[in-house]
Amino acid sequence: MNIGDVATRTGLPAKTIRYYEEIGLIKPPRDENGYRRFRDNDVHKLNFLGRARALGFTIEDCRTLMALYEDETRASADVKKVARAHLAQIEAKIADLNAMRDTLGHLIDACAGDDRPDCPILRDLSRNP
Amino acid sequence: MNIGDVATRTGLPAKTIRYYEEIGLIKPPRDENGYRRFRDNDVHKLNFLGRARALGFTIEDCRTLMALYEDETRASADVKKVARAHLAQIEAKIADLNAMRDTLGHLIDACAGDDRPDCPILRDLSRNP
DNA sequence: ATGAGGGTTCCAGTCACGGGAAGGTCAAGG
DNA sequence: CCTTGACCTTCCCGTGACTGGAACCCTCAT
Repeated sequence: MNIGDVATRTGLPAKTIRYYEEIGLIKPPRDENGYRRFRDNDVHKLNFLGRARALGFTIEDCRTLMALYEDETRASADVKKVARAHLAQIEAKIADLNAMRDTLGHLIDACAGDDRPDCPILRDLSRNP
Repeated sequence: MNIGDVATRTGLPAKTIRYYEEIGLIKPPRDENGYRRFRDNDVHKLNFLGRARALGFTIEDCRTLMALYEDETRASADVKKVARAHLAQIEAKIADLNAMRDTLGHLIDACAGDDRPDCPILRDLSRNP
């Protein structure tokens, strides 16, 4: 299978697939003409990666998770640990964003949004401390 | 005032202040020795920028907001529009993260987290479609 | 032979900085 | 007067995870 077919199948852009090869996440062999030849296993890995990335795991997490996936003797505790650390990051990010949303929401509500220059949003941004 | 004092006052790293000058957000004059000399107005602007960045506005948004702030004839509607667009981005991001958190949370709950290799997290990541 | 539609590499850019090197400036202390 | 140490300066590279584009090769159909 060539890269275009794999891109269609996995939903990943060809550029991304080449990038994943470049950083060593997959190692498809080459045909005589230099084209990458993807085996089922490569496609499987790419699906795995796409799914892990969609859950927000970093590339390095993906590397770790793939290694665990391929290690038949893994302990599920190791997987869970990676996932929990990532969940904590997500929750921290959500908390940050919630705080921003609340502040911004209040400011927007307080702003008349008309032709006049008076604006609580700018007042807040330029407040002293 | 030199950059170190400004950094202390605004809470922004000196590197960031130099960067903001480089991209034209502030234009502090220079002393004879080449040092940046910050006036109250520059410090004020930097506080504004720090606050806007803390609310997650992009640098380009900050540029727009500062321009509006300095335009006495602005319409608050223009400010509100920028803020609302940003709020929408934040909410979209929160929605994404909430979905990740939910999925990841379920998977983590389902994972025994012991010595055995069997792991619902990896099963989900490697599932077919 | 020519064109369309694959594939390949390499380089540059994204965003908002941060790290670190190499060197100029200034105030205080010996 | 000299040195020390804390400042300041510019310049360049690296970050994460790609994306866009140029320039070029391969294959097949017309």
